[in-house]
Amino acid sequence: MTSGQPLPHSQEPTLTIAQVVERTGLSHDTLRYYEKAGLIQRVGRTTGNQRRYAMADLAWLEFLIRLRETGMSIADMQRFAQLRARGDATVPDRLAMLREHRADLADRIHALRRNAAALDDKIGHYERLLDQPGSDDLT
Amino acid sequence: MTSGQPLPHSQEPTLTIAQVVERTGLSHDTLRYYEKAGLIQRVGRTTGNQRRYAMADLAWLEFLIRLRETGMSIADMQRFAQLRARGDATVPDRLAMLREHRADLADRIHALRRNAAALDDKIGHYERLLDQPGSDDLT
DNA sequence: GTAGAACCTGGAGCGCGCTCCAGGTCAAGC
DNA sequence: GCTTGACCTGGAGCGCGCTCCAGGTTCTAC
Repeated sequence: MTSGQPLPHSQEPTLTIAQVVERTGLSHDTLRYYEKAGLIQRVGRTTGNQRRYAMADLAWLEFLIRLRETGMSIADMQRFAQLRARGDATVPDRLAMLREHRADLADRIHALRRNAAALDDKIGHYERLLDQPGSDDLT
Repeated sequence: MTSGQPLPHSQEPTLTIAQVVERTGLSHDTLRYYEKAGLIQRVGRTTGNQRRYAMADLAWLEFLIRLRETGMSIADMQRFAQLRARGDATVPDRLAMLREHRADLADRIHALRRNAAALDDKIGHYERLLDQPGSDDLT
């Protein structure tokens, strides 16, 4: 993590699409869709035009998965990926996006916890109904 | 809340669809869709066939909204609504559904919190990049 | 009585995030 | 060399949860 210069044409190991499917849980189609959508920059190819993913591609995919799992839309991921492709100058914008997303996420987690508490109440209500039946509940 | 016998033809106040829209945040179309889908039993009508929602309908809608906000699918809500329509005998089944949903919810909340922590790490990474620039990051 | 807003119905359409398909090319083992 | 499976592309299709539309009826205010 000191130089940061990406090694050009390094002999770093690469992965076939099947291996990336296995490691990420994304499907072949989703991987191709993400590439077509610009979420991931065009991935390296063999002379026969088959994809070979670098470890950096894998790391980026895993980050995308995290964004998706926390509810970021494809459109926003596209925006983030475009910023990233433009290089270091966009770090402040990317940071701002992540902070906003993080704040949204905090809100959603809080809402879920409130709803979870209300569900617990409802469950308690049903449990009481089972203990003392015959009250003909319609709730 | 002692008898539980639903009052037939009571003079309980009712709400127009516009009032329910206002109170629930659901749209006219969503309310009609939920009724058509069987999520809510056919709601009372005026002689002119316009809907009049009872307060119990409102309470049930609010519960449905909670289920939806916690990620329950329409199909599962349909199952729950059908159980409810079959009366007290299905209380154990409804309780089981709610408990399962609650457990799923707990899992999802935990996953979100883990992802939130990872996002915080990423944000910290970007903040450090901004403090000591020039490292040509592509992450 | 009349205007205009609110409401009704069945059914088509939409945005999202994939998923599937057809028809072909490429690569690895025998 | 041949087979077989993995991979390629562009584009159509799908499931979900609504949302919109057309064309008609009802309600409310004046």
